[in-house]
Amino acid sequence: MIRIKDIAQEAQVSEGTVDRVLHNRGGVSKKTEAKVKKILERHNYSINPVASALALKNKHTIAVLIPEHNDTDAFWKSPYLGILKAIEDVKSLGIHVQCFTFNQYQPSSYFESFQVLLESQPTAVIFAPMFLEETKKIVQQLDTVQIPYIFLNIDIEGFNNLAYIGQDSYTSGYIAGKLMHMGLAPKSDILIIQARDYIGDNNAIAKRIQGFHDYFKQHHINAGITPLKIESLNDSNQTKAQLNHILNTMPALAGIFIPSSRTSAVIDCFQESGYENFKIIGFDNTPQNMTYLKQDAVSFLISQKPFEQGYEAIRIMTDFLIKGKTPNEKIYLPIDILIKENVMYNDMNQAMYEGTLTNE
Amino acid sequence: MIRIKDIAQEAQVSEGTVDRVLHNRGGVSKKTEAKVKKILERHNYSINPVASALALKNKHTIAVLIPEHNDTDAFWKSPYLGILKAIEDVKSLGIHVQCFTFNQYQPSSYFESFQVLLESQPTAVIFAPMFLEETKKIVQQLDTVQIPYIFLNIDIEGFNNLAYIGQDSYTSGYIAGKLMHMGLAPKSDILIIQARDYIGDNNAIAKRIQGFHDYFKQHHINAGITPLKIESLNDSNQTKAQLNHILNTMPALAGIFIPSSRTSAVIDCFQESGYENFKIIGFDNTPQNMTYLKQDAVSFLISQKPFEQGYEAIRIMTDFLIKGKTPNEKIYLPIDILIKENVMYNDMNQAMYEGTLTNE
DNA sequence: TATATTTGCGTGGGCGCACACGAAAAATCA
DNA sequence: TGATTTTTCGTGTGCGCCCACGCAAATATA
Repeated sequence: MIRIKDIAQEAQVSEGTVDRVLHNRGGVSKKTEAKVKKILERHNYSINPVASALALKNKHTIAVLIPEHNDTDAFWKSPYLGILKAIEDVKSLGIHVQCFTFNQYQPSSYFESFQVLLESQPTAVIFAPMFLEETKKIVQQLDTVQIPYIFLNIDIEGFNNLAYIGQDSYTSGYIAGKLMHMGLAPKSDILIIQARDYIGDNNAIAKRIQGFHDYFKQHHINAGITPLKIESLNDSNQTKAQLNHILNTMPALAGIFIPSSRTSAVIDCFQESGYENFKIIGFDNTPQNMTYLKQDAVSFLISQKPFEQGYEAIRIMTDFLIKGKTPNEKIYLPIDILIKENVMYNDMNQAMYEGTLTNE
Repeated sequence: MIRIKDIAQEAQVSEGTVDRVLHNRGGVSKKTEAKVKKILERHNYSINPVASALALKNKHTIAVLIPEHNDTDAFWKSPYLGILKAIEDVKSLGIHVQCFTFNQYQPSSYFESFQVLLESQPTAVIFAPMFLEETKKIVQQLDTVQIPYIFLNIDIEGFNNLAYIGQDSYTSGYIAGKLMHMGLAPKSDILIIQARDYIGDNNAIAKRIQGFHDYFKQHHINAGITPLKIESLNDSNQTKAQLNHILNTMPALAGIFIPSSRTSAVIDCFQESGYENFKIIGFDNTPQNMTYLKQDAVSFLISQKPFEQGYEAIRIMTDFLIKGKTPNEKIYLPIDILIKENVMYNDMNQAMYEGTLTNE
């Protein structure tokens, strides 16, 4: 492994000079800078991140802003855990991480939490851009003070974000369409259930639905696909009535597609009317969803590796800060197809990490 | 973050003494050792791995022994790439990695490569225990010189390996059974094709077949499942004849299960007789297999995250060597269900890594 | 030419830990 | 008791990089 010292010797300058050109810190004549740079390139030099981290010691702070989670709305727990794990891995690199959360149903909460975050003067930011208008303001603030930022889980276009880390929502919906069609009797009816609760300007759900429809279109499959918007998952009585009504009017109903992580909450509303005869496809590996999967109530869950999303976000930002590696703009995580039999192996990373947590 | 210096000060001893008790290096009186240990625990001290790595610098060498790969037998390329990526990540931690390969069809090659490996005096070993008898000898050598080792991809019992990293083969076969059954007409015949080539004492294939059968048994599905052993994939003429014969005698044949990574090689032999009308399920995401998947020739591939297997093996061994973290005995990676539509996102990690390789 | 200012660059200390060396203290022996 | 061995422990150097300090050379000003 080649060191600054070696470069300096070869260029006949001091280590300090090499260091200056490495960090573009100025104070070097163009001649020597060119000379050093050439040698640097020829040896394909890269700074030893360990030594660098040791010397820097807590110069970087990454701030994270994601929705809060709770037992009934568990999706964001996984990215959070992924972030926690990554923190352990990078803290010895002198990277400090601070987490902030917001209420994903309140744009104001999103914006205000961000203001608090900004006051902590972070070196870089990772966040879930849940609301469009507020995000515009936020991004402007970040751009003016030149803080780099990564979008997590929600992909919106037209900003200077370093990267997006998450899933290709359209294709995941397309795959849901394929899985739904597989083995379904011809001329079956299909219901797409969408709760109004889950809004923000999170366009992922719309993209999934689009992909779902497109699968049937592109394969010229004649299926009666009916979208159903229910008002609120919290007002389950109203929802139950709504569902019962639908079920009565659709005798050929065979498949139900629920393109949100709150799949289990929707199914809960079916308790009385029953759901055993339907093929249900949902999204995300929350504990409740996995329970339904294991009970064969749900046939497939499509997961977006939420734990890895959180973990990778921190790692990628760390690589950017320390090694100066610019990541790909779009970092798509795998589209996991979960069934009863493979779900237990799906999130080993998260499970192992949670295991170490309880041990302490 | 608390440092050795702080501990030393509080215990009224020198840093050297604290260092000695941290590493059980002896030469410390019981009194002071107890005193230091107590303070260590009270502060929940853990060594700063960065500083440690910097100071140690290349004290550890991990040796890896895996089968060689080539264009037609590509499976082991992925673990190899995963290992290469991990090398980049850990080299700055002062961990040196050396790779050795062997011919997976020759037990002697396996054993001899290992002897060369041993001569390099590694601190730890990661290998694929392909042949049982040779492995017994190898493991004995390792045990006597107290070198820790991890089994990669192949799980055999009764040894003191630190861990096994790979897939639950039985369940992956079981899942193949479920996927095969899904949407298949009742009373269809199913063929399981197994090539003799791929042997070693790799029991993974047998376990997959067992799981496959068990799915049908446990669900009381009446299917005519016929095992077919073909002699050699390299002698394709003989194989083709063999296949043609089978196809003629099985008019109700609808599904083909190929429980090895050489799925594509088997399908190649079908060229004349055709395979479009069969539902084919194979294993592993080799380039050739993925090509068939994208062409709809294969309906499902089950993948075992080979890239991650290699990557994790190095990471886990590194954690063990540097931080003293003892891993779980069995580290099962996810059982990935690949279809035409999600395969492109499946191995982003490997793709991203290969991207960085070609850039250089 | 003498003085002031800028620019370019070398030097040294420090980040936290590992480990060799040797000194002081304690224990053993003659 | 004095000499010798053993045990116990403090000190110092280095790992590779970062960065503040300050000197020398180059340039500008009087």
